[in-house]
Amino acid sequence: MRRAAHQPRRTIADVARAARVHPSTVSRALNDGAVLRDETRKRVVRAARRLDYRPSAVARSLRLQRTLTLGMLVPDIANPFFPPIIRGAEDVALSCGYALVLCNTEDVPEREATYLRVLRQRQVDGLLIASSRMSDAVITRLRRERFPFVLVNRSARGAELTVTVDNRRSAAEAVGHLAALGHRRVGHIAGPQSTTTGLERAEGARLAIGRHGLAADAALWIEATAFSEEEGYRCARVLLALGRRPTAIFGANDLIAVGALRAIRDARLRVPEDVSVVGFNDIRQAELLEPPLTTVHVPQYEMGAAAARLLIARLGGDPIPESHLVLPATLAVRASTARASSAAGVA
Amino acid sequence: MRRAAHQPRRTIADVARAARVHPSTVSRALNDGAVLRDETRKRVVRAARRLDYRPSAVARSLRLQRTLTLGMLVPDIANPFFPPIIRGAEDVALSCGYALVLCNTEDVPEREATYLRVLRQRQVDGLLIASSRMSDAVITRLRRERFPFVLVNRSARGAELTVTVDNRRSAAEAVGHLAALGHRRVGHIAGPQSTTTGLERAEGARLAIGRHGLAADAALWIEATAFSEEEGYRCARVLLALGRRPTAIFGANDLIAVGALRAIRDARLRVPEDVSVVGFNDIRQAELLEPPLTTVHVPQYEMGAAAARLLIARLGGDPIPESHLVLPATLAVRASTARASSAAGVA
DNA sequence: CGCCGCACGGAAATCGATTGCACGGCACGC
DNA sequence: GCGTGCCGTGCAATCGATTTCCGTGCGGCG
Repeated sequence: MRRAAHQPRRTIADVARAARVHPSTVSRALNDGAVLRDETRKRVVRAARRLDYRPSAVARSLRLQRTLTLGMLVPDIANPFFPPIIRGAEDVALSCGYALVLCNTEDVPEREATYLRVLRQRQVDGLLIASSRMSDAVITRLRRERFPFVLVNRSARGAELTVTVDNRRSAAEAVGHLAALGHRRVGHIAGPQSTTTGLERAEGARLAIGRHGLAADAALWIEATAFSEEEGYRCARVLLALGRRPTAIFGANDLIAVGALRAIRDARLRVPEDVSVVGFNDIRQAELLEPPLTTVHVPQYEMGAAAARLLIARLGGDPIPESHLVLPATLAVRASTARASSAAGVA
Repeated sequence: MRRAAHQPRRTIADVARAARVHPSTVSRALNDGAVLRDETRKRVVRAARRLDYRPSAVARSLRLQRTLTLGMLVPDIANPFFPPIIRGAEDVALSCGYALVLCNTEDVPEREATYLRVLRQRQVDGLLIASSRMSDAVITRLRRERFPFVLVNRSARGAELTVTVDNRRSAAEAVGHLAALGHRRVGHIAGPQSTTTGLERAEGARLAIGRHGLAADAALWIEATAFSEEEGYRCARVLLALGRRPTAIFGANDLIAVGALRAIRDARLRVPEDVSVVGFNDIRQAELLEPPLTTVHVPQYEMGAAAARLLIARLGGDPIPESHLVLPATLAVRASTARASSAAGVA
């Protein structure tokens, strides 16, 4: 069946005909710096422009065995943490001549698998993986098949190339900040412990709790099933309902912290007077919340950009050694944290 | 130069060899329902599975002259209005076997042009355009070349396929809501009048102002240079600095409204007691603001999904007639609007 | 018993670009 | 004056799949 041609696409043969040369000459004139009479090249270039010739990326991909396309797996584009990361990756990709195919995995294994299949079938040259839950098995398989990929904001046993922040350290710093403000009972709404970020931040928090001699009450630790506002809200309500409620809450990410903020407000308590709140990631909205959220600033854009750069370098062929980039993250202290009032902390 | 093969990709020839048939037979067995002995098909399928054969989408695209890929142009993925639209489009695309290439144009003409070139070079089958500023000239050109595309949340003279909401009507409804609450001086922070959404919403607002006999003071109308929070903040400050300031502000979108919210707070005024605020779009965060924002609810996910469906139908070959889908948008009344206090309105 | 048609599957063209190889011509050196 | 080498370009193979066109063999029907 003949498909309706929306546009009478020009092929290299058309240009060749117009310039009265062989197709191969057209290719050479337009691509490499092969030896070519200047006049010939000029003629070809003119013909190409006149015909509005755009070489077919598909045909070229087939021949060159590379598509100049990167795949990017993200759990959820609607989570404000990711757009800046994506933008960073996109900008770098574009400037290097790569296109980016974005995929929302929703952290659902089947969707991940589907997308992985689709992307590899489409022969993307490499993968940026920000999907936090993707199992180590999948990662290991990619590794085994020597498929180029970079992990963003997560790590995994099998990964050679990662771009992250020091979650442990920053989480400890966040809790340390609360301790310095005099808080003794600090609640932690941990992220899913199936994710490296959730895990590491919880470890950091625990570490700091020990180091500063804070209350080690197990009831102060609760694991969210997702990095979402809803979960933050739910978990915060549990913490607030405790006989001796925490005077501060450290959420594993900003969305969780925002949920906590709402829960606190709904409990007719004030932030930060009654309960201080700290988040993680510093999404754009964090600063604009009421009150502005104290949180760990993560250089999101730079993270995406760095990951893309790393991946593209890897694709360049230079055998990159293991490379685990750890970007600096620093605590941004805002108005959602304050000195612990002695009145708080009792039921 | 031979590139390092990350994976020993299986080709149709490998499968053919393994199944002891001709490559064409493999293709038939795996694709169409051509007449094939059941036993042969079984043998091929088994061989394919055993070899983990995945047909090259690149080769197939070349032959079929279609890539099963859609391009999507969005001004800014970090604007929370767009992610749900993208998700809608992505879900539909995926379920129809299409991939989606996402591009942030930043509403910058050069970037749009660049992406347009890249996308067409890559032979995407069609385009979803949510980039609000793209000039009519570009649109017309696409139309002339019969390149399939659908406009999302915007219109243009040359466009056959669009998915929008009735901006005029909804804007009028928003202002009508304020009038019903007794507001006489309603300020409008209009979006860029170079965009159809900005234009239509301003028209709707003006219409309602006339219809309800509200103050037609030109000073109450101000045009933002972008649909951003910063611009909303800046413009709101101008409005609040007026001798007789408005008792209500209608922002052309939620980000502008959020900026206004901040400006009002910074001016030591209260929302909604001193100034009511209405937005447009109902981004997810609108409901969670303090106070929750009254705004026009736009079915974002459905908008993206509908656009993708429309585009894919168009690609299906059925000659779709002009089709301008207008999705229903309704005012979501929340706590950022209240009756006008008689005290307000004077300097 | 012979012919027709159909089911099956192989051969080869095709999609559009890249690239190693070869060839014609010209310049230069011996 | 002829061989050598290089420059510029054409030729043809190639990438991996799809699809049209045939050839073969078998069965049914007249």
